[in-house]
Amino acid sequence: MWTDERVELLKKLWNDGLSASQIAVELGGITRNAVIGKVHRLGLSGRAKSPAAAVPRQRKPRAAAPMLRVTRPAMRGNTALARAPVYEVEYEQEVDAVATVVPMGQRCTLLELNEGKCRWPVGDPGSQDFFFCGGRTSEGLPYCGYHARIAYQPVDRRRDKRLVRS
DNA sequence: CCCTGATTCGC
DNA sequence: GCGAATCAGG
Repeated sequence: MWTDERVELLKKLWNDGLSASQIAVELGGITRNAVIGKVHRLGLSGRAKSPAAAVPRQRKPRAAAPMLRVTRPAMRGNTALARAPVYEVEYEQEVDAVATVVPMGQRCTLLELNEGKCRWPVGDPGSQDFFFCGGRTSEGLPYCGYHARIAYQPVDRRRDKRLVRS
């Protein structure tokens, strides 16, 4: 049901340039069709130009994100086999471990989230333990050092899809 | 096939 | 008013 609060959040996220499906996940328990339908009824449609080109893609944060050091055993000869797979497995495991150590004072709810906070979700949506990281980098960017590298990347979108179907 | 927003129309 | 189904497009 569209409470005043949810409508306000919808307006904000839509104006922030999030897609209908992304907004559906943020609001929870709703499909992207519902979001689009509501957007039209509110007369909010037609923002900017073509969604793909007009919305400046999120720059991949790079500055402040140490951690995740991938070490590879020194090898001689042709090392092609030893490269990619090892990297990806270690990467995701490291990320999950790191997600569990968000400081209490940094955590925030969806409604407390704003442009200045890390949006990395922790835990299962709907559960008591679900929250957002809420951190930021030392430069004041809306990512924390832990989640900076992985936010808004493909692995993140797969999580979104799982949420939509459940 | 993945995704996007737009539109229609039964509820 | 709501949103699933469907459409057109990238």
